[in-house]
Amino acid sequence: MAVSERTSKLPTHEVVYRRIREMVLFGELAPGQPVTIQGLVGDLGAGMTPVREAIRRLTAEGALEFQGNRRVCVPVLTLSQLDELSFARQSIEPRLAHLAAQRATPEDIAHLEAVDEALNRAIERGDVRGYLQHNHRFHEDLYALAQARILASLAGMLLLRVGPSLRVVCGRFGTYGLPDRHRDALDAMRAGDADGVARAIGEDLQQGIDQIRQSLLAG
Amino acid sequence: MAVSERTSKLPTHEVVYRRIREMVLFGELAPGQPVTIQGLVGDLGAGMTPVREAIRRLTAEGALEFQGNRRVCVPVLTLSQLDELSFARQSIEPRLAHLAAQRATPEDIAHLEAVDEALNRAIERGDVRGYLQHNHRFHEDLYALAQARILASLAGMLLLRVGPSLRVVCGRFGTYGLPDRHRDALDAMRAGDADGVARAIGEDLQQGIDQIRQSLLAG
DNA sequence: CAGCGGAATATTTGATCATATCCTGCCCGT
DNA sequence: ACGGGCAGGATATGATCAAATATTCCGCTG
Repeated sequence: MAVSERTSKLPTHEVVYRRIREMVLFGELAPGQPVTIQGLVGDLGAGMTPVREAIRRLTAEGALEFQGNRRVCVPVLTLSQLDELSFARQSIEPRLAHLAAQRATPEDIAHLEAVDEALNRAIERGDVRGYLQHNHRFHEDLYALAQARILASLAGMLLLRVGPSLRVVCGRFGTYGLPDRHRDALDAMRAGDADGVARAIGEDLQQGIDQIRQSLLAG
Repeated sequence: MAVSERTSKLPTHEVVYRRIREMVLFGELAPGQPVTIQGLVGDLGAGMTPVREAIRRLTAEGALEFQGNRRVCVPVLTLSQLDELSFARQSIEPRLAHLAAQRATPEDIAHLEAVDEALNRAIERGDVRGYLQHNHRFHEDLYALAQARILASLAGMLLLRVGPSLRVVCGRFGTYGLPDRHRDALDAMRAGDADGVARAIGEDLQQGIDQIRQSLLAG
């Protein structure tokens, strides 16, 4: 019991890690919010050790941040950090998309289209959480096709760093139209146009970054 | 005692982390070598909890790798992973070098020149460990000047992933002439030529990558 | 007499450890 | 070759210690 779904053989620290990761990614933890070990121990019903390990891992990935005095919180992005993230994502993710496009089978594409479908429905429904989940899923699954574990893990870390801010943006502006470059990417993918896929993904993530930038500037 | 230098206020898990990190970086742990918690507990004289946390952190950074069945080892690079690393480093590090060049003061440059001096002496001495240490130091200190924490942390992770293999290469071929693009970088830096610095660093790390590739191909 | 500053204390949270439990892989007997 | 024990090592817990923050209380000043 506790830690709810103990999905059989997964170790506790892994379960806890994923749980907290989702909390960061989908906005259950807001930027700036302090994260205490004992709080999580209480909320997740796990022991200290697994929680500790999960936090260390997430800290290494940049999803959480050491606040000097051995306290941990969700990082707040500055404009210059956003520039760094923009540069890094533009460097890595289009390449991953390119590789993925070269390897994608029709079934893979169909799967991604299904995810994108669900994403659009979430937007229409005004379901922020669903939007974030499916958007993340889309990129994650796309990059998984590239069979480039190192680059994919880098992309995952970058996603993790934008997550909380994206959530804030959506909370502020709702899920209104991101024109959805995913469609462009999928069309290019079907056409075997890897460069086009890379370009579409680049534009897609640029939109996200720009929205966050707007939000930061508006303060 | 134990954990040797307990540099006063640093928590044990931090000390342990740095220690293991160095072991990975400078070849005390070879690629493929299994890493056991209890082994490290014995070697470093620390408790299990700090060691566990350090390992989780290093695993997240790609310095160590889960071997499925809850065993951990130093990762062995494949050719395709080396390509990923090459791409990622070429994307990130020249940019960091460029930023660093724009911000560097004469004192900063002097410091880097001193490190490069020490590096060259280590090469002449045939001191592999010293070479690796100063080379790492050079890049680390250079990137620190860029004041771009996120990009620098990415670069650090990439460095960690090449570390063990670089060590193997040096062990095999000795410290014979890497023509030292550092000199070029430093000259460009003094001249205020940020693009030149970026180019030199790009060539520098490409040389390292190529050497590892040679080594992998030679088997 | 009211408000303020600061020292001492209380409480909250993090760090570490020793220990108990559980897996995994290996070795042996059949 | 198959299956069951055995040993080594990983995981997880709770207790204990230490540190940092919040709180309280007292004496002082305006």
